[in-house]
Parts: sequence; structure tokens; C-alpha cells
Amino acid sequence: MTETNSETYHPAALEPAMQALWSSARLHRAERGTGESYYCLSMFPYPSGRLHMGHMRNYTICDVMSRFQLMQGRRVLQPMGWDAFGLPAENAAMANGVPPAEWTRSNIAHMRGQLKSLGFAIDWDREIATCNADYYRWNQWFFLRLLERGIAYQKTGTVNWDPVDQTVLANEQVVDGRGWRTGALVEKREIPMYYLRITDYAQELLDSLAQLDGWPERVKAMQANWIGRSEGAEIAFACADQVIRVFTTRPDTLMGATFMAVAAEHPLARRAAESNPDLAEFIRECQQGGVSEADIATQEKRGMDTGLKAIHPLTGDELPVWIANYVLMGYGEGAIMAVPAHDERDFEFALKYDLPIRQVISLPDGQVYDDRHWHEAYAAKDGELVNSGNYTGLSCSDGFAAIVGDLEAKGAGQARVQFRLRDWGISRQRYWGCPIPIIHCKACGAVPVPEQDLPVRLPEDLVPDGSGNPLNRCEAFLNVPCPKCGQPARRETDTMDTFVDSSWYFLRYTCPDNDQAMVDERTSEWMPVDQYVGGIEHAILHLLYARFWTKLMRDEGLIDIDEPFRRLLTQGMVLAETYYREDAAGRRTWFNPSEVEVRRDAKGGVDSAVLIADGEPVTPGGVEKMAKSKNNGVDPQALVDQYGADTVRLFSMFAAPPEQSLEWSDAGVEGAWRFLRRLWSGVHRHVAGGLPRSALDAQALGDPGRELRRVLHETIAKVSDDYARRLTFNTAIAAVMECCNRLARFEPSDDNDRALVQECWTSLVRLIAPVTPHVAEALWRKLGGAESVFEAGWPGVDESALARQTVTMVVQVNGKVRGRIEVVPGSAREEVEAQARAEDNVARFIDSKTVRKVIVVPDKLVNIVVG
RNA sequence: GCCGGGGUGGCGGAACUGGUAGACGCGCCGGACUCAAAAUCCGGUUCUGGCAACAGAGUGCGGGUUCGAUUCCCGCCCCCGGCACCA
Repeated sequence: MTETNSETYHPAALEPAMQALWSSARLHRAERGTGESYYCLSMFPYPSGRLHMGHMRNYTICDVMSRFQLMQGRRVLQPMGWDAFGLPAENAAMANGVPPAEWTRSNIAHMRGQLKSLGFAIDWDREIATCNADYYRWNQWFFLRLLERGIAYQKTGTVNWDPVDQTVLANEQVVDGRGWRTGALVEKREIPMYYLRITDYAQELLDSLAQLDGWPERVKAMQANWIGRSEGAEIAFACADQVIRVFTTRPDTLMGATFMAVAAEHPLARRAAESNPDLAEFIRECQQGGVSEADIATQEKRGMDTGLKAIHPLTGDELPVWIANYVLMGYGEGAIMAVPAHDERDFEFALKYDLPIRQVISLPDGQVYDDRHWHEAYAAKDGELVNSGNYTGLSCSDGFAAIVGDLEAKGAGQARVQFRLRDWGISRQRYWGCPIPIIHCKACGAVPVPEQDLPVRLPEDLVPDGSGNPLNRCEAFLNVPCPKCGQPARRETDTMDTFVDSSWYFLRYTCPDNDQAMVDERTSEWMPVDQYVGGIEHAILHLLYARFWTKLMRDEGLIDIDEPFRRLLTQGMVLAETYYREDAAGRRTWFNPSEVEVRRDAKGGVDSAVLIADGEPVTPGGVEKMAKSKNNGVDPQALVDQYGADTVRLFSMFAAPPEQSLEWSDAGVEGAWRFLRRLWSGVHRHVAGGLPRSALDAQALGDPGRELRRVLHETIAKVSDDYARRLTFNTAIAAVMECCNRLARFEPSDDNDRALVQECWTSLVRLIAPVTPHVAEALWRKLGGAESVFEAGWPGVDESALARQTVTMVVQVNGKVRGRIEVVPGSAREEVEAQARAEDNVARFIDSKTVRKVIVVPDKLVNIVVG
């Protein structure tokens, strides 16, 4: 243990030594210990090649919580694995010609090594990778059960189609409506896909948000809005020999409907286009551009009259039927009744195409309806019905009920609940994913692969080239006899959405070695996850799918929980300053912060920034998320090599609370490094004087000692609360630093004082141990600890140490601070007031004025109101 | 466009339940040590005025409630995350 005896701090030698110690004591194995279980989970990484700062931050947060719980005596499971399927591996294959399997596996090997060097208390025996058949076979197995239950089904869906590469594009591969590689205008295409009926679970997914006390309110709000439950009515409008069904949340405004609008993909639109080339052309135009909601919502509203007329179910009036690009086929019925007077989108459309606007809801007193300009109030539901025949005079809610009642009586409508949530399309026209276990037979149709033939293995030697899924050209994969009739048949070549992989990996960590079952009895021992940690960018999709999948597995009788994650912490992003130079054509070259030197003015403000290489200025481009495109990524490995893992961990926990974005600063890392060096030398100086001979007698301490001990125990109380309840590791670290600063100023005068210093160091080392485990382990042993600091227990608060002789109270006059007084805690109001008024500066401000009121907040503040 | 979040010194942030705005760290300024530098240590550091005591202003902008507002309410501006095939 020479590493711990060195007088100066050398993390490069120390950290591997401490890691070896933990490893041989099997400290990270989840099975060890007898305490209550604690499952602490990070969102598993996509193996992109190197660990980036976002990973580093995520896993440090999780490790701090795991180690804190370990020190509380709990049996901790902190696993790690790889979200190993997905698009980047295919892109890398196109760039380098390396098969995605090879690229992915070598990335995993490298990143595993990086994670190990950071000293995370991970149980590596449970590592999983979703690209391994022993994992994804259970995707396939469960998919077949869902197919049997009717939860999985086939229908057509809309995708982005690149007409040049003849391939389906992901939304991120569509840039300004064009394919990223070819630049061709992207088209929408309808293709058959497999879907999961998440809408069957919409109500439950919404209702059970209420039991997720440990989730941030904002995430629950985002999920609730995403599910988007709305109560309204389904209304049928006759149109020639057809019926147009619409869903509306405002049946009370039915008397204000002046036209109908259908999506370009609506069957009625297609029929109308058959005999009208202009309409067909318009539909073709609507088919251009991307499929993403943001694209559709921001495009200019456009429409065309079909010439068809729908019949208003109550008045019998004829309403023109338009095709409109703001009506979505995927929501409701793909058609709407337009009430331009009371819906902003319909209003805008009516103005543009000069369609009638008919006000049917009254406005607040004095307001007159202006049919040229939209006002928020037009969409309100607190007026009463006007211009509405029999319904005139009713409130909106009474009108809602009366109109729905009449529609029901006529068989033309009914009340209905509609969700914004759509069924989950899981088919991807890509190679690097889990094969969908289906065989297409000319005679028998889509036939599920029999269970005994699972897994359907993905061939690992293919290299995508950008022109569609290479599985389509892989005869060895494609050709297979039909399981039903034995005739030659063809495998499905679509693979599963990677969100399928990430929807249950946390269950598999509990039993990764089971090759007979997806999950087993160990799963219920650990689940639900006690603490889940991951990026806020996953607040909706991943977390919703994981909740859904958990309910599916529950309903298959595989697990017995309703919700997978008890507590959720959504960490913020890691940002860094950007620097660039612009050439004559306006093209920007981005420089990494490590290549730039910042010059400061006399006050410490940024004066200029220059490129170290040539000394010429660069332009600061603002603080942005670390990304390749802005070349502002800071490599954690370089910093770990320079300062050691503990310093990097300390700074990333200190610079911001976990939920907020974190701005990276190399200068800040220096500060963390200095603190650890001070901690190291402080303990060594204390131990060099010999450990104290006798136990601490707190009663015998002098005033400075008693004061220090009060600060220590206040610190223990605060830090414990910060770790356990507030999850603000930045303030916990600040409190430890503050206490260390106090301790450094304390001069022990006898052996009892030295016993106090011993109490301080042994406490502080344990308080910081979750954040900087290697340093803490070494110092703990230096201070005489026989076992690991993580087995040493957590320091307790001595309530008697917290008592104060006096407290400082602030004295305000009319809310402005004018002085301070020292009082005995719990002093009576009158006494405090008298003392406050006697204070010189306070008396000056009261002067001859009349005291109107005196507010006393015990032991804190006095406010004297004069006038 | 829709949903969610954020804005506090030169910088990252703190102020937990409406009660001292700026803890802790960085940077900067001054000092000690040194032949010198680095490292380290000590002191100062919201802005304006003042030698100082102290005073005035101040938490994105504009208003409001309150003895008292970074915190609560109303209206705006800017930045960030998500929008169903990036993960």
C-alpha cells in the first residue's frame, strides 16, 4: 500500500490500486451483503466509440447514489450494458466498409475499459449487449406472444422515401425536406409495418402516472400531454354515397361548422382525385416533405376544394369538403369539421381561402367578434351558445351534452374519448437490428417463426451501402421453408425499432444468464428499479415505451409490477464554449476549446480568444451542447489521464446540480484537483502527528473546538440530506469544502483537540467517498480504517453538537438591512425588539418616525416598519 | 407550430417553506515564499459613489400582491429539450 503513504497525491498509481482492492473484495457484486435491495440504473449507452462527457456525468451521478446507498448498508445493484443496435453502426459501415457487428463490438470493448478506469461500482458480471442473440431472442419470443394476443398487428404506415437511393430515411436523415446523402426531395410513402397497440394501454399509462411520486413533475406532464386524452364526440357527415367521420373536442360548436377538411391520404380525397387531375397534383404536392410532426405543423397551411358537399347532421346545410395539409391522417379520423370562428387553425385557413366564419359562442362583455383577426378568447369555453338555433342560450357544457344527445338520437354521432397517442410502429427497413421473426409464404401469408426455431439470427458479416437493407440481398438469410406448408418462402427483412431493445433491458440485468426464460424469480427480487438516471431527452419516448412494455409483460404473467422505475432523475446536458473562424464564403471552421487560449481583462472578463497554434483571434460562438458538428467536445479520457478519475468525477458533480445543464470548464477541473490535493495533504499532516491516543470528550472542548464540532455536525446533516433527499451533489460537495476550510484554520492545542480533528477527517472522508471513491478509500485506511470505507457505515449527527450559544439576527427598517444583533436562541420578541431598536444604525433610520409595525422571525430577522 | 424547462457577479452556481441575494469553486487584483517562474499559502473581489463608516442600485424585461419577492400572480423577450425512423 505504498500508494496511500505518499505525501503527495498521485492518482495514476492510486486509482488502479484501489480498484484492484475493491475487485478482490467483490465489493461491487450485487449478491453481497444482507441489507435491503437497492437497484440503481443508468440509461445504457449507445456504443458510439468513446465515452463522452454526457456518459461520464450520467454514470457518475448513478455511482454516487449507488455508493451512498452501499454506505447505508444496502445491497446495491448497479449494472451496465449496451444499446448496441442502431443507425450509427450502419453509417460507420458506409464510411469505412466495416461490418456494423465488428465496429460495435470493438467500440464496446474500448468503452468498457474506459468505464472500468473511472472506478464505477458496476457489477460487470451482468453486462448485456442488445445485439447478442441471447438478448434479442427474447424480443422475438415476446413479439410472437404479442402477435398471438393481438397486441402486435400489421397495417400500413408513412415513411420518408429517398427516390434516388431507393431507401427509407430516418427523420434525422431528412434535412430541409431532402435526403441527407442524395439531396433529393423526400417523398412520403405508405408501406406495411408491424405495430403494437399502445393505445389499448393509453388510459392506464395516463392513470398510473399518479403513482410515480419519485418522478419529476415535468416529465409526468410531458407524458400526460403526449398521451393527450381528450373528451369529445365522433360525428358522421353524409357525403354523396359515403360518410365522413370526424372527431371533435367541441361538439358544442357544431352549429358553427362551415366546411369540412380531410387529410391528403384520406380515402375520400383519393376518390375525388381520380376524376380531377388538379386534386391529384395537389395530393402529390402534399406528399412531399418529411413525415415529422414538426415539419407538418410549421408548413404553410394549404388546401383545395374537392367540390364534394357534406351534409350537416343537424341543419341539413351543405358544407364544402376541402383537402387540407394541416389535417393529419394519423390522428382521429383523418378528417375534421372546421369551425373557423372558434379554432385558430380553421380560422387561418378560412381567411386564406375566403370561407365563411360563423360565430356561435358569445364573448366576454363588451367584446365584438372580429372576423379578420384571431383572438385567444375565441377558443374559450366560458361563453354561451349564440346563432345556434334551439341551442342558443346554453352554456358550452350544456350545449355539448344537448348536441351530442341529439346526434345520438339521429344515429349521427356519439360521445367519445380520443387519445393523441398513436400505436407504436416497430418495423424498421434496416439491417442492424433485431430481425422480426416472420416468414412470408405465397400460400400461407405471414407465418410466425415457431418458438423452437428462435432466435432468428442476424447475419453479422453484411455491410450496408446506403441503398436499402442488405438483408434483402442475403440469400442465406432470405430463403427458408414455410413452417406451415414447407414450400420455399422468404424471411421478413424488417428489423425492430431499437426502442424495443431498451424497453426491457433493465429486467434482463436481474437474470442475464438465464437461457431458458426471458426473466425469472430474481427479477421480482430487484424490480422495480429504485433509482433511474438518464437524459431529459428520453422523457417521453423511451420512458413511455418502457412503462408500456412492463405492463405487457405483467399481463403475460412474466412479472408482477405495474411500473418499472420508482424514482427518476433526468440529468441535464453537458455544454461547452464554441470557437470558430469564418472564411470569405461564410463557411465556419470550428475549433476545439483545447486548441484555444482565452485572454482576460483586469476584472477577469473575457477579452479575446486566440488559436494557440497561430496566435490569431477566433470568434466565440456561444455555449452549446457538446457535439461533433461544433467541435466542442471535451474528451473525458484525456482529463482522466491528466488528473485521475476522482478529479473529473468531483468537478462534474460540483459544477451544477444533476438536473441542470453543465457547462464544462477546464479551469474548474483545476479547482477540483486542488481540493483533492489539499484533502490529501491535510489528512497526511494530521496522521504524521500520530493518531490521537484517547477518545474524544466533546464536553471538554474549548470554544474553537466546540465551534468546529458544530460546523462538522451541521455539515454531516446537510450532506446526508443532499445525497438522500435533494440529490444536489454540488451543494453537498460545497459543504464538505467549507468544513475542510474551517478544519484547516483550527489549531489543536491538546490531545482532545486532536481527537476532534480525527473525528472531522474520518467523517469528511466518508462524506466525500461516494463522489471521489479512490481518494476516500486511501485516506480512510491512512486514518486507521481496517475495512473498506464503503463498509465503514455513514457518519451520524450528534444533535448535542448542534446547539449554539448565540445567533445573529438581521435588523431591517422598512425591509432594508440596517444592522445585526447577537441574541440567545429563542429570545422573547420584546427583548429582541428592544435590542434591535437600540442598535446605532437602526436608531438613525427610525429617527423621529412613527413605528407602525414590528415583524420578528424568531432567531432570524427583525423588520421595523416606520412611516 | 405544439408540449416541457431555463434566464442570478467577469464565469459555473448557492439561497431547500415569502425572511441577510451572491455559499462553494473558477477567474481577476494585491501580498508572502522564490535568483526567477511554476506550485503552494494569506487577503480582497456584485455594480456606482465614498479614505472610511456607510449610502444608492441590483436576480432577462414591464407591471402586481406583501412589512418583506430570485421565490407568488399577470403580460412580454431570449435560450434550450422533445415532437413518434438519432439514441
